[in-house]
Amino acid sequence: MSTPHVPEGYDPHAYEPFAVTVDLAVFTVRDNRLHVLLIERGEEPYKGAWALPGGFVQPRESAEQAARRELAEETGLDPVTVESLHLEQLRTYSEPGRDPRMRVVTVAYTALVPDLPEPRGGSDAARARWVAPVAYERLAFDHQRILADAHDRVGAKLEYTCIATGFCPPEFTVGELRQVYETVWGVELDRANFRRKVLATPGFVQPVEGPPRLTGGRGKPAALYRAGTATTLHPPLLRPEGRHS
Amino acid sequence: MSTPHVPEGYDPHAYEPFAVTVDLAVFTVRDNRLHVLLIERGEEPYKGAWALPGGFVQPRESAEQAARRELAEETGLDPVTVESLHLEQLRTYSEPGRDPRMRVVTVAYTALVPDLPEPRGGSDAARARWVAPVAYERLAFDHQRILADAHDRVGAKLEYTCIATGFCPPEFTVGELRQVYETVWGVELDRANFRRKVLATPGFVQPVEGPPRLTGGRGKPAALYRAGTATTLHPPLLRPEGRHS
DNA sequence: CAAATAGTGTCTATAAGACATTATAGT
DNA sequence: ACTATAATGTCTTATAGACACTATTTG
Repeated sequence: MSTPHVPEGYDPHAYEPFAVTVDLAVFTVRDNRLHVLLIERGEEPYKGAWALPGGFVQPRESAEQAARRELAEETGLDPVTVESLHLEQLRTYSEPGRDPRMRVVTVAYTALVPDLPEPRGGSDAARARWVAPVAYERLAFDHQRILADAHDRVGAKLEYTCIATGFCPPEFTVGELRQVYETVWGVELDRANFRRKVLATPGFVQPVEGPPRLTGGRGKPAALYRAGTATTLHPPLLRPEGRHS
Repeated sequence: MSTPHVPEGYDPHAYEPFAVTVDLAVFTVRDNRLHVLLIERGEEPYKGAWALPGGFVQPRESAEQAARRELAEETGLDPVTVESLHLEQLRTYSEPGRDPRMRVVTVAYTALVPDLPEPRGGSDAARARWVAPVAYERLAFDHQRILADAHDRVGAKLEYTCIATGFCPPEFTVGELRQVYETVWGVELDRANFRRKVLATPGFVQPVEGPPRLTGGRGKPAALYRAGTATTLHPPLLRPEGRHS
């Protein structure tokens, strides 16, 4: 239960307090590589090290509200966009000693964002940057672990949900959607089979109405689609390595 | 980050403190129905109401350690068994006001247990009982929601992991394993196809060595199996309703 | 005997993997 | 012309659904 074992005469202020924070693993796809938003710490501990954006949960807000607030502050995205973003609770990290100063329990969230508004450093964040995974090195606290867990979760969720469209702009091509999968999974997918699968899944994507606009760099221009209304994939779109039977 | 925005001269005790608790949704299968372990609250608020077992995270333990400790206390299972149990972090519930007394953030865990040792009420838990889901009514706090989320999660995890064996005793029949799926999902599965799928998935189950012992109530005795070493199912074992394409 | 469950086998439907072919753009 | 990508189509393979059939127990 939520509040069992409350000793008689329990005084909330008498206990060693827990601080509750949120941390965010904000992913985007850039140049066919997965990037994550990191900020440079301006204070000890880990001063000068890179860390996931985040902050304290305020007394009157939920952890998710705190995560959206911090996301807006750190990225400079407008609040309306942040409200509609796909924000998923990853898990909570509570090991004693994960913060050297005091007991801090953090609720980690994962967010997927499409384009790349270069982050404007938040009020107190010294610097904010999109960093490619190869540079995931020596993050502050246990953020290395959180980031690895977040990456795993995103990869797994691509298999049985429609979150991949969260990486794409409002209108996108099947090729762009395929590159999301290829980038996150680190594999190459068959263009034809991927296309068949996506279009055969009702509600995954829907063609942009009106004359089928085409766009593209080199090669034949591709038709544009929008994210559909479905949230899960049935049957799932499994990673190639997944099938080993 | 975990501790950003620390005001100058921050004093941990000066803030309104957060309490951090764990709550457990402990499931078992009994009489072909899913049951969950509930305890009756002995104190206000919600005195006399049923609630999920749980308790405070102590200053020097992680949330998972707290969950295992509480699980051992509430169920009377021996510590060795509790250590090896499948314990999965469900999610964290942090809405302000979910506890009327103070700000309580709870980390919810899901556990699957095989047999049914009638719970001996813990030291402070007034009463503990296995309750069938039809009786999931009016739980204390937001435990109704936590329980619903836990049920959903278990059902989803049956599709692509091997956790179903967590509901079974050390040695079990394919029929017992199938009944786990049928009970959690609330559907009937084809016996033959289920058997084929389970045995074709490497590492899901392994036959008990030695002479193929058989057991069973009425009907032909069934061969015994143990849980295998695999943790995930590739390809997954999807719910019948899942396929609607 | 009937009823119930275990276990095997078979046919079919569906979905995915492999891969060929055509179309349309840029260089 | 050459290359890159889009889009379509086809063949094969793998897996799941449906279901018949036998085997072995209890009542």
